[in-house]
Amino acid sequence: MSVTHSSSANLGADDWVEAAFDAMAEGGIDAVRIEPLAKQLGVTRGSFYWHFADRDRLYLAMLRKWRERASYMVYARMEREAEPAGVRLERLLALPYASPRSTRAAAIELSIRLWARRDRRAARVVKLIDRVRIDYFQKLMRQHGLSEEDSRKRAFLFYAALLAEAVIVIDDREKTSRDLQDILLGS
Amino acid sequence: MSVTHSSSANLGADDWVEAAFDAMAEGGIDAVRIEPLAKQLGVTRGSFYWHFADRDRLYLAMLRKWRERASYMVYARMEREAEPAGVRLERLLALPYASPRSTRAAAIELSIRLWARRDRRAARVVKLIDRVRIDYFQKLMRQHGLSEEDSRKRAFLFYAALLAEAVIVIDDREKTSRDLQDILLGS
DNA sequence: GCCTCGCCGTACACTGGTGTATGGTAAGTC
DNA sequence: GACTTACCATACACCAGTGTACGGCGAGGC
Repeated sequence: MSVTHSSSANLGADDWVEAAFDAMAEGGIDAVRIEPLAKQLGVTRGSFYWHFADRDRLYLAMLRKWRERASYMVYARMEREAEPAGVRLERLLALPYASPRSTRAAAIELSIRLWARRDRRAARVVKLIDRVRIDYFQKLMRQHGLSEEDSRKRAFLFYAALLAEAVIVIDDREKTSRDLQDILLGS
Repeated sequence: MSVTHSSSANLGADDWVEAAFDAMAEGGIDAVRIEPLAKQLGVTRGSFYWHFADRDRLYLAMLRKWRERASYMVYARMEREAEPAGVRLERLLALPYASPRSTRAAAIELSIRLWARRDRRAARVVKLIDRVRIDYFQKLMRQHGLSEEDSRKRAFLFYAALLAEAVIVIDDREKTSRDLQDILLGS
């Protein structure tokens, strides 16, 4: 795990990947263009072609990082066994998708899924992550006291609600979040 | 309402818009480029610049058409009062998002929402359509026998499930669809 | 104190897209 | 049958981005 040090004079490959995600959050995978990225990073493309063979390699690095991060976030939450499953589920529904950082993550989710429609490598990773996440939600439901059957049924819906919160533009986000808790977590 | 006649020798503006949606379904709004569209339509860009002032006008035409179509599909279903609300809701959950045509529609949904993140005009239309659809689902829930409160709560979740079915890659689509019916439409 | 090596800048050729100006053409109009 | 009109082709200047070849330069190893 190489640490990104933005204060350093020289850039690492991770800095390019992170800037690439920023660009992706705004315009999708096609907005990940080398020259604009270089301009934003304050360097020329010479730096890029040192770290990457071509643009496609940057794409692959993004995909790999997204997969690692998505998996990591799930497993990290599973490890931290302090709080009960119900609280975690509630926090997952309530917390995110309002802060600018979460907004960025939501846009990346959208972009990758759109990209996955024409890139099989991306499609493969998306499918994997979807399964990992749904399995995790299901496990939480199970720990929360629901039956095996109910957990399986609600896990997908729970995931759907998370994605929808990020996508659908609504007025009263707080209220919607409470409504979702009522239905998905109430007995 | 001008009728598109693809067999005609000359193209209309609608032909360009429809081709633009095809391109958008694959690569987002940035994939809507005039020259590739012209190539696919078998003409040169001369035709485009006859029908549209510039690329942005094509964007606006797409947005307008999407809004009309999305509204129309809702209102058309509301008019056809033959089948009960429960059946309609079930069909909405089960039917779509498997056929190639629905796959295209799903990709357009994604693309427009990603586009709406940087274009205020698109954001405005998306917000409008979201409200129209959720209101419609809520009305169906109400007709189906649910209370005003429950209808409101479940309408968003119902919409979320529809979008998620189009986005999340799963194996057993049939089973998921039945599960959703159980939770969302069951008493 | 040279020399390698990691990192970046520069310059070039190339591709693909935009917008515009202008010309051509077939079908209707009177 | 001249004349308009709707539609499309052609040619031009322009711009943004890609990839590549090569040159420069500072920091450490020895």
